[in-house]
Amino acid sequence: MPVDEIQVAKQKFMAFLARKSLRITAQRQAIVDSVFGTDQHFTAEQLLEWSRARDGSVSRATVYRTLPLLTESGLVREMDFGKDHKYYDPNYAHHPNHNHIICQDCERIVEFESDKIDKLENEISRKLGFSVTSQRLQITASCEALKKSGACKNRRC
Amino acid sequence: MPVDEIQVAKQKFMAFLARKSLRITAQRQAIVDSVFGTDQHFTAEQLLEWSRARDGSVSRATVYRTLPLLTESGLVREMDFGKDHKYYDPNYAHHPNHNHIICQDCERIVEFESDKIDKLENEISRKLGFSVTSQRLQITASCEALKKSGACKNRRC
DNA sequence: ATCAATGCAAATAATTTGCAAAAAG
DNA sequence: CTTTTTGCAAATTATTTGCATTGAT
Repeated sequence: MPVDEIQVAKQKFMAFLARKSLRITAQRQAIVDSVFGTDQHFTAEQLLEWSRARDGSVSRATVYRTLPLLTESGLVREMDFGKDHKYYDPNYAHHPNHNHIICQDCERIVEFESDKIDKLENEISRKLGFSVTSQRLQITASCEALKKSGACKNRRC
Repeated sequence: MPVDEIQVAKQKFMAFLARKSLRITAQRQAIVDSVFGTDQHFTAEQLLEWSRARDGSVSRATVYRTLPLLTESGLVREMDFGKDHKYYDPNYAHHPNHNHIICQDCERIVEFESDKIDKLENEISRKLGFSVTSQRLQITASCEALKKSGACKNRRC
């Protein structure tokens, strides 16, 4: 993530904390810096590692207590990839409507946005009497284009 | 679910078992009958209850062992609604590409299908070098249409 | 000062698993 | 008969929580 985007995301989270009269601690800063210092999806455990590299005093409990704040702020989203642990996606800060394509073999993940899909979602929802707050679209696919490059660690792509 | 559809879904699962040389036991029948006897999403615990009502010998372990078979067969899908337990959706047997709108207040869930969205997904995926295997689209929304009817158990709709 | 936030270690709870007995093919 | 499946209870593991202490405002 570009340096200025990291700052923007971080500022947004600080503002969120302020709005709720929550405190800005060294541990929360280490965690937030770690979260927005990557554009990769991560697990709670990975976040703990990264945060500890910045501030050795960060505990697992604090990571688990901060994650719900991050998701509540809307800057991060919990992702379910069918594993036994949750993943978190930090890219909602800058791309609030993005979607995912996941290769069923190599598990490579590509993010994309589509106004057309967004519009259809709104249209369909309206017809059904709803108004959209957020959406998540996950496409499972085989990355056949990678067949030749041999980049897919399993069978197909 | 109409009686004939239940039978179709059940037959498909039996065929899946046969294909893998797995055995058709009384417990599996009770579980499968329970799964396709509803069109509601359910939890492992609910499925255990329903299955036990049909056959008192069904154990929790067998339910947990059968669920992966059902998902592997493609007739049932694991759903994540952000709760601490998983939900299962039996409607993929007859509507393999359906999507969900969930009211953020009353948590009412409406299922819908859209060829237009399906097409866009395929088109976009192809451009990115993937070919779609399956997809899941979940829209979180407020069911404003229900405001007047007072059917929404929380605030907004 | 005051009250929120922390680390620690123990608790929770859904799901998984080892094993000996039972049942399917 | 052979191999899979079962129920039971114990194990696993990500996440949560109580509590005494520390730190932000």
